[in-house]
Amino acid sequence: MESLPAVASLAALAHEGRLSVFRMLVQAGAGGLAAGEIARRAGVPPNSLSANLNILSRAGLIRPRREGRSIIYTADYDSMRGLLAFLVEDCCGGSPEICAPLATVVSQGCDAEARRC
Amino acid sequence: MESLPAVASLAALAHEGRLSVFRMLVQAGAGGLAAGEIARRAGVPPNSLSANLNILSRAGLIRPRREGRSIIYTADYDSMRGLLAFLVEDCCGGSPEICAPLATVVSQGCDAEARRC
DNA sequence: CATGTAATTCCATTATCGCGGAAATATGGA
DNA sequence: TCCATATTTCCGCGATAATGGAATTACATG
Repeated sequence: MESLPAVASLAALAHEGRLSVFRMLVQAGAGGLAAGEIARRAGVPPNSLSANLNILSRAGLIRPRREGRSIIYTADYDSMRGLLAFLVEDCCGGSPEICAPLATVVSQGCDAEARRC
Repeated sequence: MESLPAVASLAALAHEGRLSVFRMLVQAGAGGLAAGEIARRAGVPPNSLSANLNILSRAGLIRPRREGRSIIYTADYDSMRGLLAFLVEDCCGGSPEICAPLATVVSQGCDAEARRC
């Protein structure tokens, strides 16, 4: 039993293969990627990938949609935001100085890569 | 073997008891908490807690220091920042719109609780 | 040095996870 | 309907994680 949804999300991401799949989908954006394409890029057998996609799905981090005979997976950005919010939720209580750096982390994560947000 | 440090951090946090200990330490700030005090608050036997503190330490999320006969654990904010930065690293590539909400998440995480940062 | 407290390490048991072969389900096209 | 493609489900094996009792190390005090 998983009482905290955050724990399920963290557990889903605490796996090298799943983490790289999730990052792949985050980069892919709203268009998403078909399971087969993910398997090809990741170089893993389709059944193992399927199990891991299922774990990410049940954690709410990604969403499947059928399109023809493919199943397209997309990152669920709301869920990702929720997880990040949960992680920073308590930081200000003990040490307010962490919040400012966290804000810069978010902007640096975008600016440093010369991306437009 | 754990090639990505982020995976070790995520695995360390993907456990209800460890996650609550980490959040406790994040709230506690630079002063930290003694292992015994953590065990008391969490209501877990000291040996189980010790194992979990060790996992969090090896992931770099917390740091121990001896003080008299107690061992005081503190959250490692740099490591936490690193993990969050890693998680948001790719988000702008596929969907730039996620970055703005992330910034608000960080500020909401502070403002909503009427905290001062 | 003896004692009590704080915390860890050792160890065995049980539970869960990760993996991949083989079979099954779903879809689209000839 | 028959076939090929896409993906999932089923199943078993080996590895890893979680747990807590008991013993051990570290420190402070008298």
